[in-house]
Amino acid sequence: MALADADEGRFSYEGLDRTIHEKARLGVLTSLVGHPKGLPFPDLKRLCNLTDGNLSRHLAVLQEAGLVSLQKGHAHNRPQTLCRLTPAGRARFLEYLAVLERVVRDAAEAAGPAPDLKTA
Amino acid sequence: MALADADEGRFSYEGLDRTIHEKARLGVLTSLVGHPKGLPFPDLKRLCNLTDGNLSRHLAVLQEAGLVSLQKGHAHNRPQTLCRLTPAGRARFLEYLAVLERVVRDAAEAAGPAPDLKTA
DNA sequence: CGACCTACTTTGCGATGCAAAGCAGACCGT
DNA sequence: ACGGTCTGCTTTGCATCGCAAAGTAGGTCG
Repeated sequence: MALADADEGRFSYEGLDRTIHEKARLGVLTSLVGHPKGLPFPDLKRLCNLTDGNLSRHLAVLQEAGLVSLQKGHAHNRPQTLCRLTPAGRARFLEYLAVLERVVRDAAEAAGPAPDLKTA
Repeated sequence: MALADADEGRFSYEGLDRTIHEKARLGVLTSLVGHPKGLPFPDLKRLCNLTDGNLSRHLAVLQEAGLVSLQKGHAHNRPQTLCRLTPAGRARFLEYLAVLERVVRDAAEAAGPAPDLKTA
């Protein structure tokens, strides 16, 4: 079997949006998808183990891409930025996840056919 | 519940090795993990929808990282580079996959508990 | 009222992905 | 036998991007 036409681009994974497909941003989005009410900057920072500068930069990128909304306000006499996933952001993240799931399944099945499924 | 200590770094995903966590390389590795005997350059190129230059560069990176081995020879009077996953490469790819799986599961369960499981 | 703390933003640089151009050998027509 | 074209791969150049270090603003505490 010498590489069928149908296999062209079989593993190109075009759906892996660069904006999302990034260690730090992936963590941020995963954090946010579980918190519909949003998360404050410092919490996000701790959850993702990011430095201030780093998180700031990534949030800016995500905001420009329309994936998250940043609501800058004050709470307890301190500046507080509340980060949430936008509806579009949620949608795009879920699409991305679907692709990621395909990657995992592709790889798992290629690595060892029926690995956890007691092969019998 | 104001962010327990245990949640520190919960979503940092340190295991997402930059060398592997890359659209193109991810495709290459997934292709290779299913072909223990290796794949020739042109096949890989088509499978991953990559340009020559691109694939060349990524393979060089993967080789330097010790994840793949490149066997340059000739077949049918043509140069032919055969690419395979090294044992170490396979191991590291599988580790990476485990983390990726955690990402998917984390996100899926955060996004909507039991999404495809007809919720009851 | 001055030293430190939290909450961010900005700057600078090194690394990297990507595409266009380059190179070498094989095949093909005449 | 030789000019052109094709395949197979490498190199170069640039524009982007992640990351860390430094910077800013305002609040709190001694």
